[in-house]
Amino acid sequence: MFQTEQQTIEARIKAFCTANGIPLSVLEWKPIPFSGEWGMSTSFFAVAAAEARLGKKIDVAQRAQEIAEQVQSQVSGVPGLSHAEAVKGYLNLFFDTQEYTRRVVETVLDQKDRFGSGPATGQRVMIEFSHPNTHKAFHVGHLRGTILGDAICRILEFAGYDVVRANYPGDMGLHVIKWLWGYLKFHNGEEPSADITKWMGEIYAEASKRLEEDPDLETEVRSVYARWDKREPQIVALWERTREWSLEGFRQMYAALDVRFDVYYFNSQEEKSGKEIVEELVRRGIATDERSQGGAVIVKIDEVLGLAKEQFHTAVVLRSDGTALYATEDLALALHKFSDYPDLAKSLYLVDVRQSLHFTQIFKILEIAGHEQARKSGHISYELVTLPGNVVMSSREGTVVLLEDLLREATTRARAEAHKKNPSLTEAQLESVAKAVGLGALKYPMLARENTKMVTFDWKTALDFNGQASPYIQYAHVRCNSILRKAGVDITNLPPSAFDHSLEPAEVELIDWLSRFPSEVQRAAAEYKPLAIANIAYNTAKAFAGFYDACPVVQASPEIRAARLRMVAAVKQTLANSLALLGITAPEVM
RNA sequence: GCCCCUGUAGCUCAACGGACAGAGCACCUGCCUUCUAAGCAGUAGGUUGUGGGUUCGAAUCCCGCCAGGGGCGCCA
Repeated sequence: MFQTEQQTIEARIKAFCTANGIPLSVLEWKPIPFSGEWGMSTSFFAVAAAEARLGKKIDVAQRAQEIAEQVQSQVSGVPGLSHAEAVKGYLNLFFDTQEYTRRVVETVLDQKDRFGSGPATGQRVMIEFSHPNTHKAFHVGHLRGTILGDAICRILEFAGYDVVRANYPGDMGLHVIKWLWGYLKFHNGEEPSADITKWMGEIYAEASKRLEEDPDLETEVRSVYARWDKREPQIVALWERTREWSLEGFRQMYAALDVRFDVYYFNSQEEKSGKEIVEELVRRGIATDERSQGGAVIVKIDEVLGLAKEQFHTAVVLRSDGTALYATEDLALALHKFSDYPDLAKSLYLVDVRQSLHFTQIFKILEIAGHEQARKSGHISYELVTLPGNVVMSSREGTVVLLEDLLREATTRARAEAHKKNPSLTEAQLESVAKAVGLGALKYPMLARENTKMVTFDWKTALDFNGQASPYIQYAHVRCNSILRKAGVDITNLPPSAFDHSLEPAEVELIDWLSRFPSEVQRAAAEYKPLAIANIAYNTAKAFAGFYDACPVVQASPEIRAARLRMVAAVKQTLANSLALLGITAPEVM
């Protein structure tokens, strides 16, 4: 926001250093740690260290301070800056408070829901995420990938990318065969209940349990697989019908979560071309067909690459009985995506960390085979959601917290809380607040965490609406709205404010967080890291809470009131924008 | 045996190689005739697992070690 001033200053500093033989290379600017007012700062440690390396006998810290002091005199009188100071080797340039505040607030109010967005990059990126398995339950473990993927898409779009949201349900595999067997044997003819996914999941869990109790039943399951492999019409029809049940359940779930997809791929549809790729790999000597010796079709990647140390290990790309497995289908899908979208700059897969090796193998095999698309493909991994005691959620073992249950619990809880806190809410308002707050409370903990860190799910934390959580941020947004409503003025009719009252520290800190939002969006996009947004959203809300407490708005004197109203409107907008990037609704009341 | 991730306050987690390592929860003390207390202010809590190295400067980068988790030819 002070690019022009920054350039002026850089030019002056560089000129000074050149004239005085100081070997300055690059200047890096960073925000000054908050100290009641703010600005940007740079340091001279690197220059001083460079001098020391040239043979001068100097104390680096001392010399840095010396340079900072000399440079300080060069930067006075730049419009927009109030003063400069040299301290501990840093040169701190303080912005003219009024001017800076005005620029930040007016920028936000001018750009509205685009504040923080980046210019169009012209690049198209595909993110594949969620990939639920049909015929299975959808539990909290799946929620992280879904929520994370959705947020990453929102962030990338906002940052200027053209995003393709892809889903890849696992609609065929051993789990489906097992389900079909269980259905035919124990539930034949039954129709799904209202909670489709839950009902499907129960049948799957039952089938797993029966198989465990009586392993002899495996032969029956295998025969179902054989019937599928022969495409026996009866089995295919049953599969199609039950698969559709699951997909309908998923559609309902995604609607409830406010997550959407642009394109669906299904592993059942990649089977054929996957097998063709494998055949080609065998023909070209990349894959080894060990089926004649009772083995599978494999790619000894390390050997093919001539690596002495094992790194990529060996990948199985086709079962010994010739049926496809996920690796077979993933080889095909990776290419399929590029034939659908030839201009993809990147094709990313958001899949949990246990699949890391799998994806490095897939991409490496395609690369060996000469498919350049592989270089544009990548895996974004994230850690699992576990239950207390490090218990991994498993549909098979029934150690799951179902999404349906969690959603219901969270909204019920949020509704009760909202009614208690604000009895004046109408039924319709209660309904939407419950949805916004309940859903936000679920999403935020999944996003406010490093992707590589495990999330331990427990009900107490999940339903705790206080502190660093989504409701706190939503509440800040509501309070902004409340002030604007109470003031009874249309903010768009207020002229830009001069902000020439002496700003309170709380106001300065608040403005500071607003100004950082655009760069955090870029960082979050570059690192696929919604955490950056979750953090700044919280920090902005926290700064606002401090402001709310320290700075009256509605009852302030006319000039201050007008200025603060615009500030509050800017905060409200920024909070709404950041929550939107997390896929969380910003309510007007709660 | 090979590879990946994690280790920061009692607990859960933050911290683009920079200034004094910060929040929340829990605990304790205050604050609702004032814009919604889902809030605010304050107290307390640290050898950033450990030993080296690089650097003017390391929680952050490199190497070793310890601890926990995960992945390594026909599950997805």
